Amino acid sequence: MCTIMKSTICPKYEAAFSLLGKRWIGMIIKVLFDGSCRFKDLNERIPNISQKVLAERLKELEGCGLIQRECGDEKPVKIIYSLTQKGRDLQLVLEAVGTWAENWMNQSDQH
Amino acid sequence: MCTIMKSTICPKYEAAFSLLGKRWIGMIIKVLFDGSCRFKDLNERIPNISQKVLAERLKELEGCGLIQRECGDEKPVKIIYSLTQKGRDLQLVLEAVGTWAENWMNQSDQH
DNA sequence: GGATGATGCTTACTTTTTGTAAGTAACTTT
DNA sequence: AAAGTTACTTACAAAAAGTAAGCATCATCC
Repeated sequence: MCTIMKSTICPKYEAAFSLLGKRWIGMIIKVLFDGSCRFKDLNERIPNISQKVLAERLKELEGCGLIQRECGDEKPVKIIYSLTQKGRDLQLVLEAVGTWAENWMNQSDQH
Repeated sequence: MCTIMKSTICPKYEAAFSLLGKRWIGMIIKVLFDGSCRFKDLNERIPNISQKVLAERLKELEGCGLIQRECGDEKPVKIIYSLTQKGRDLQLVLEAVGTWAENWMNQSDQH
């Protein structure tokens, strides 16, 4: 019943979970997967996220190369956030979470 | 370049990310995937987690049906934590994270 | 048989992270 | 010229996490 293995968690796994396991990160990536967009779009599409934390997370994600921030040189500056290849490569993760959520998350679980 | 969609994130996705996106949750599930084990084993295998937060997370995970806590009636009480079906169903998620981590996480990313 | 150790936590207190609300700077629309 | 939009930042409060010690229940050691 109790399978004993003395090994500690793999460092790459650990690094991945430390990043992906941060509050809001999953949702930000999911929204960007559905289409590149602007700060205010992210802010609207992710319920309850604060602008402060959204700004922080976007910087973190940009810093570790998951998303990119581009501002065209139009008159009212328009900043677009989009996934990089590293971010797009999370597709299988997002799909797997989606499937699991469909199967196991019902309204009674929300707290 | 900017694909506009006005929809907000799906509630089930949101609920899933709120849970799975909590600090340490991914790692706890990963360790339990490698084998059911005891409190102190989890504590040893997950670097830097505090006993306080580990205890909290285990209660949360039990509360939402991802893991189960069993104590046999042997003399020195031995408590074993293991995944439920709901928890085991996260296999694809864990595998996808593992693959992504292998491809994209190198030592320089750890901070 | 009292001392020491293991296990599975809890408690009190500090530090870090989040949240809230308001503010700001640049530019547009009315 | 006033009011609005976008993309943030800032100051302050609340919540979560970290730290270290404590505790109850057994078990073993001298």
